[in-house]
Amino acid sequence: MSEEKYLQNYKKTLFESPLLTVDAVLFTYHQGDLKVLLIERSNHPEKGKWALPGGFVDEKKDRSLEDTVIRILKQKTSVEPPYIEQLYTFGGPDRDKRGWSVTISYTALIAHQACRSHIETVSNVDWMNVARAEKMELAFDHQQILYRARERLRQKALYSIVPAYALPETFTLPELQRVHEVIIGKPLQKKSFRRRIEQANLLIDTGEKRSEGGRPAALYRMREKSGDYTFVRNLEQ
Amino acid sequence: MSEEKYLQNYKKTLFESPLLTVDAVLFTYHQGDLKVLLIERSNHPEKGKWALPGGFVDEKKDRSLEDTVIRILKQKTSVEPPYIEQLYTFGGPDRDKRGWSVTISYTALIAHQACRSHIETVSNVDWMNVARAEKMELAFDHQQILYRARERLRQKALYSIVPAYALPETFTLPELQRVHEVIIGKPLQKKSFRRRIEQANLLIDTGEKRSEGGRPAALYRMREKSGDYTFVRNLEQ
DNA sequence: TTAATAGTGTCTTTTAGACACTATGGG
DNA sequence: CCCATAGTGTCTAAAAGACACTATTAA
Repeated sequence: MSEEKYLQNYKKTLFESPLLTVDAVLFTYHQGDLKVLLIERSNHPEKGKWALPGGFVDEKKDRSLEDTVIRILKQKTSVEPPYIEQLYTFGGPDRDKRGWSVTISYTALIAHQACRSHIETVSNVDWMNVARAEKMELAFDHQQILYRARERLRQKALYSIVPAYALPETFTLPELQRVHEVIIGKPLQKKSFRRRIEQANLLIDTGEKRSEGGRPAALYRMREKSGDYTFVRNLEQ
Repeated sequence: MSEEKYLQNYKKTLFESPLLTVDAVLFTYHQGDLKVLLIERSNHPEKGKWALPGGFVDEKKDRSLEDTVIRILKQKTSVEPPYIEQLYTFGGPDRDKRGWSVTISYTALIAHQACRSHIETVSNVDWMNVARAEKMELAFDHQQILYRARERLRQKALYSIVPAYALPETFTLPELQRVHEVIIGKPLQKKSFRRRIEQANLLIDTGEKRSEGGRPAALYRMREKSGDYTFVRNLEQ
């Protein structure tokens, strides 16, 4: 049989296949806390429980899995987050009551203000303190997904400046350090933190300053691709 | 409607869903080269091309995606590799001619001798030099998957001793260093390499020695969980 | 001037790089 | 004894930790 003939006769639906979803762990930083976006489920299964934003691949619209997660997050927040990274794919017979299922999970970061107004208008979507969310009973295995995203973000905070994507486009170094400290869970040496960022030339000084009751701090913006940079040495663990 | 009623009425096959597969990039080290396990496809689609070992989730047998990849690799090699790690999930409308598809890919490592005899008996399964495989036209997007696995392994070689799983259970430090050098693609400082492994106490001295034309080298085995250990500082990049 | 926060100088510590040295076995 | 390979000593270099110091603003 030729390949053409094979493909003509091939019917995907003939084979039983796990249920496939895409979920996102969207973090932000606001008022000293790391927060995660949760949705209160209005449909079965797991109706009424809080869950990570997620959904199905739309074979018509989506050209990639990243398209899917971006589409889902835009639905919930009205904006596209500046940082998205695939986290892990979870699969098993029991994680969803509908049967053997697989979810491709993503970690994303966004500035709180970028989607605040939109989220405030919707009742079943909300930012929740990560510490609190981790203790809650979330839908499906979303607690496990959140935990893994949290751990990965903690690692990234030790060897990259990816956490900067949880801040607005311009930010000060003390602000960025605070985000890292919240994620890592312990204070960092100011000098070490600043030295490595300066040496790697990851930020652009906007020339502006912002005052918070003391000496005004310089406002920076990320240089292109700075999220990809990894320091060769971790901060103290 | 109650959740029970919802679940009774739910039919997975009613919704179009991407084709789901699991693929493995199984590396080994043999005679100075990094090798990857490839299969010559005997069925459509992509019949006749070389591909990574892969297959479908078996909803009856598999309790997790890792079960799936282990089952697939056991079919091809007769043994279960000592190191398996999820790599990345690829998805899109064009990567498989049968339609929108998703593959969850894994990286695995095994000693060459552990499955040599079995592989030699099968005609369409073979170890191939990674450098050569990367230049070949593989089935589906397997070239891209291989490339990504190769990159991840290179990174791991800089901050872990994961490459040790490509060697037999006992090995010498010069052997391990050679594996790292092949993966990284450049020579390493003997002293630096040994010092960090000793300091982190990752290996157990078996007391045995092995001679290769000069002073005999001590034989080590990995300590439990040594594959999870990450050095805080990378080797030179 | 003081309080508060931003930012720097500089010494110490840690860990990798470089490379020469010693050690151990086989012919 | 010589060759080959294994393994060590030790100085240098790079980058983080510690912490005190200076700088800049508002009240």
